[in-house]
Amino acid sequence: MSGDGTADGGGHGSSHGSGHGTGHGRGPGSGLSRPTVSRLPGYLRALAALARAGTVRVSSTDLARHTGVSPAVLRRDLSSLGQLGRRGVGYPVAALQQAISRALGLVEDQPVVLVGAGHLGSALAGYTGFGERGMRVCAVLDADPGLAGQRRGSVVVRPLEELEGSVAESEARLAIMAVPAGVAQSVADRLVAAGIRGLLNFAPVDLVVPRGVTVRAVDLSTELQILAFHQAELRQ
Amino acid sequence: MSGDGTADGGGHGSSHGSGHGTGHGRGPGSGLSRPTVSRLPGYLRALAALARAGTVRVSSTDLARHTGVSPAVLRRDLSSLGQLGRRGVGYPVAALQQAISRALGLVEDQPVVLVGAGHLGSALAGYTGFGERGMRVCAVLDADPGLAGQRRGSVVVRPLEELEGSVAESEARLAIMAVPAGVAQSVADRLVAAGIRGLLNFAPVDLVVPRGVTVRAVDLSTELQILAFHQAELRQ
DNA sequence: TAGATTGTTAATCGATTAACAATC
DNA sequence: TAGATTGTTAATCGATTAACAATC
Repeated sequence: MSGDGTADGGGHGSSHGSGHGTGHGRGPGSGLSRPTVSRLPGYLRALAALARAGTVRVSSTDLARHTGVSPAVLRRDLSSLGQLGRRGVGYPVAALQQAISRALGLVEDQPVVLVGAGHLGSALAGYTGFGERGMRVCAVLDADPGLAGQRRGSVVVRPLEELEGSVAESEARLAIMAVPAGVAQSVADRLVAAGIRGLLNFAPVDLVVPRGVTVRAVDLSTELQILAFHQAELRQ
Repeated sequence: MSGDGTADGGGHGSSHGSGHGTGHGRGPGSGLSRPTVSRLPGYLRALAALARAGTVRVSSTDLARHTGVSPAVLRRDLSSLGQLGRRGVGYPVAALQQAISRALGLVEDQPVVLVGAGHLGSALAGYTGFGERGMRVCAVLDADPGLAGQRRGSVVVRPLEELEGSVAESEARLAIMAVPAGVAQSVADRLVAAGIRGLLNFAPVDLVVPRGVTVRAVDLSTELQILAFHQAELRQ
């Protein structure tokens, strides 16, 4: 699920969402609207599949089909990144991948700290999709001392006390929280104090963070409830 | 992440999103807008916390603070469910919980089929949040015969061949997919053919489903990429 | 009564859509 | 040239916001 919620503008303290874009407005720096930003990763995913298949050029109609948006939305999104296509021809796949990656600020080997080594944390630590997109889980922390020393993915679980040290030495700016709801806020506070600027939160809690810190929330129950709504609606 | 994407109206075949609301429009049945539906679960969560704390009445300003939306949005959302508050007084917590649950079509003990018993599937099977919200994982299936018979949460893993039978006997209409990208579409096809009408997809693939079936996508890489964008934007 | 708070209206804002001129 | 496809404009649509009358 995608949530969203940026503790940037208006003044409401906490962040909330499920990957969907709540609210309007543009980020301060770039000229990309929030909906556009939320769609770019999907384009990147479809482009990677095309590149693997050896496709070098793609039209907005084709790419739109692969990403579930309309061709008009796709062209508008891409044109906001610059003049990437050629009329009558289409878009070059490789150049498009590069342009989107640059627009998203994806840098090679971005370190990410993961807090929580339970089932969910373990799943996240072993998720290969991060590596393919330039992200690397550089540390896994857990409050349970019994887990310290165990492997998760390619890293070894460390005790929670080493949170600040892990953030400092890796210079990570992004963190993933797969911890129980009860400790989520305090973990978030520590992460932010240590220098983290983006949080992906799986705990069913609305985190309160200072301005300048972005929270995206993934709440599994919320997702299922929205799904249940659509399903119930169809029954009527 | 909340994704969204309903294969209802417009015509673009696949669904895409991450819990965020892409697109506009209202569901066919109720008079609830998509953004409203996506916010209701958050209200329910905040209300549950208030109820646990013994609060019986809450104002839109207070509840808004707990959910990260503006009071105006909250009042508008709630008024679309009916006249639930009293001017000068506020909203009764218990009645609000009931009204939102009813609006979301939450019924007691809604069965959900889970496909995939890896780390992520195990985390989902053990997630207690579902039970608290009237959902129950009634079956866990996995293609790996070695996992059959093992416990996940309170149910026993069954071989993938029993997918159709599991859906039929449980009469489930919702399913969660925690399977590899390569098999996601074929699993989705089988689930839909068996009668599933709502899919929560964790595989990084845009599923193509018939109209009348809702897909919500949770793509962890997408979430992190959006987070990276916000973080990079702040650096400029 | 006076203060508080909802429900709703009107205004603003932003995103999507459709259409098409520009251009390969 | 003729066909195809982008980039962009104008129109439509829907959501948010602010303000306030109704009402407890």
